[in-house]
Amino acid sequence: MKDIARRAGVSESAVSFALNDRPGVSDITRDRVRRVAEQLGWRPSTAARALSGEGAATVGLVVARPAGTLGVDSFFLQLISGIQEVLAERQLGLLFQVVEDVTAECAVYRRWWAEHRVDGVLVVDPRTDDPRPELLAELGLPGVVTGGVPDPGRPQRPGLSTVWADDAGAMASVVGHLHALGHRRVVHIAGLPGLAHTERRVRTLRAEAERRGLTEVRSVTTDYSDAEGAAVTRRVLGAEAPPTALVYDNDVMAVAGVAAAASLGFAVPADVSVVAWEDSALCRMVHPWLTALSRDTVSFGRTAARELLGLLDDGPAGTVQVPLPRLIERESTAAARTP
Amino acid sequence: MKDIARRAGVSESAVSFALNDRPGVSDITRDRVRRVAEQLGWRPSTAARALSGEGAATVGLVVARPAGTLGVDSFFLQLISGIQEVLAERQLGLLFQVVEDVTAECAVYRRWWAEHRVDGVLVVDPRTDDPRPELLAELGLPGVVTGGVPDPGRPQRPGLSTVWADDAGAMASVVGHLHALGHRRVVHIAGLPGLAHTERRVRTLRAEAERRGLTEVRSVTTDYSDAEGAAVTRRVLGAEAPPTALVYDNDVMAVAGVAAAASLGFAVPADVSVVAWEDSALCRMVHPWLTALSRDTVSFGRTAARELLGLLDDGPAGTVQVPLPRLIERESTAAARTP
DNA sequence: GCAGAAAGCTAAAGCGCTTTAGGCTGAGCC
DNA sequence: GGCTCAGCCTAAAGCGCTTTAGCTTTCTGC
Repeated sequence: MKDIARRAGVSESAVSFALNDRPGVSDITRDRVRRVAEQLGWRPSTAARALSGEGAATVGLVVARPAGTLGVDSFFLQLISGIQEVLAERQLGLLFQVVEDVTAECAVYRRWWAEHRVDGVLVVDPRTDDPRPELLAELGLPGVVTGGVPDPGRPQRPGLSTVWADDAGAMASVVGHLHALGHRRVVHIAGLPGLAHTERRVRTLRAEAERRGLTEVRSVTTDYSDAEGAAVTRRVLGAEAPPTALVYDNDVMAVAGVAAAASLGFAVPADVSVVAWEDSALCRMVHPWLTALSRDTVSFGRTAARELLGLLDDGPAGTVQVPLPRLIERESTAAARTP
Repeated sequence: MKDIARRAGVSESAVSFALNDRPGVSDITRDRVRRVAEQLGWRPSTAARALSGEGAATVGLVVARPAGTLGVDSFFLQLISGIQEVLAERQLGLLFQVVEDVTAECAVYRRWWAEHRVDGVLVVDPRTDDPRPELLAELGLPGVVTGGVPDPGRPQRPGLSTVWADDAGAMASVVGHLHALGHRRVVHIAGLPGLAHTERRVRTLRAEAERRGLTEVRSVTTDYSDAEGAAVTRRVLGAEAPPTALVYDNDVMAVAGVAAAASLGFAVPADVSVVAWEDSALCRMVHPWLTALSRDTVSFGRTAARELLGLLDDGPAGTVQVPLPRLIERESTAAARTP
């Protein structure tokens, strides 16, 4: 900047004003400064900017999942793609970290904030009894919780937005679909038990079942892995009165489940119907093609990022809902076999 | 730091010396300062550190893949997991960005370096005629190219290390396996044409085929997607004298290929053998289980990160090779049907 | 014609840290 | 005793930017 100032024949402050579109310099000077800056290939040093109170121009994302569980579904990379798209518009960086558990995640937030590394964070995989919103509030670190369930009991925290999908509505549509096909015995192979949306799906399933008078409907939680998906499938299909429909909380388990079912002699959908929560290429790679709940994860990421940007601009914290996932009916669901 | 200095009754410089393990303070003072710092929950501001010439304590990773192609395989998240593990030891951050193409990637490197945002970068997906090593050298930005092929013709660039896997050796082992099973007509469904390892696999395949006198062996490039994998599979199996073995450059295409083959009435492995390059849960989710080349991607990431750390410590640039992928023989390869 | 406002600019401080030059003290040596 | 020298410490500059206060010049309105 000193160079620019010298070459343009003005003071450093004038350069700063000119390049940041702040009043205090004439248009002529502004143009001149801009040209010189361009010519010199100048770029502001984020460090210096951050130091003089401008923020770090970076948002953080930390993912807490046990090591093995990460790579299996395409959810995160899709989400990140969406986030990036929005951040790129403002040349904001994304600081990314993978940790083992929520405790470590909290430590990372603390550190990042203390080190002035980020201006805000995106919180994923909200949990029941989640310590993170509390922590962010305490620190004063702006954040967007994505995928959570807004709690009408709790007042909106300032600086903490929520982006959520209506898992309850989606589950209702799945149950509706299966019920209409005549299924009465349904098992829901859910994801990690601590996650808020797992909880919500489980609760909704139970409520919907009761509403319809279905007594043989239940959920089993897993770690989202293909291994557990297959294991649980074998277990429930091996029982006395096996379910006629299975709802899996992700695509990977659904695919593994279909294979497991086949190995026990259960044909899909003739003997058992299968629904995958989360659509992906996988669902069209197996036979039969899987009926799946499809949502636009990339745009989910975009929405979350946009919400965070709003917060960083001192906008109000809010709660935004993304579109209800659509149930794509393919070949893996059919009328229940009449006993 | 000012607070610490005051409370410990020393100057700010003494605090700096004490906390950075630099000589110039007595052990007693050092301890006292440390205790005060701890008590105050002090953390150095990365911005200030960076500004006074210490580097940004951050490394960059940019992935250039067309939007859709990203989420399909688990490669990147695994790689990132490994990278993180090593970076975490030193509390280095990972700045992550997804872009459309290599041109955009280069722009990001330029910007990051100009803005002093990163101390070094990890370059993935090396290409034939790759502009990136040149750019890094020009900028003086330390980097590690992962997955490349070391070019003995070119001298080692200072500040640019290479971590590579022996794709040629792996391809040789695949061809050996198939040849031993009596396969004479093989099609290799490769990945993106511009990538260095694609090129290398294609060339090695041809060389190995020639060496063994196989004339009906060839490669077809794709975009790694399940869709193209299936399409190519249908095309080659529909030809006059269809191949008896297919080698896929990733797991996703292999799985899609098996499904496509089945839909044409080809049984695996009775009519056609299948090998997947890259093992994953997917390969054990389909029937038959896929014979696959397995490598430890997480440790690949670790190695790359470690190499970059070495570079940041002013260590010498080097070329390190990771272990040869192992061929895991499962159910999808068998003796070629004798015509 | 003159007070006062507005515009355009500069000087200087400050962000939180590192680092260099230098000051003071006491020990060791002739 | 006076010398040096090491050890411990401080003062101050500097990293690259923003921002506030203040200064000069020109414009405006009566």
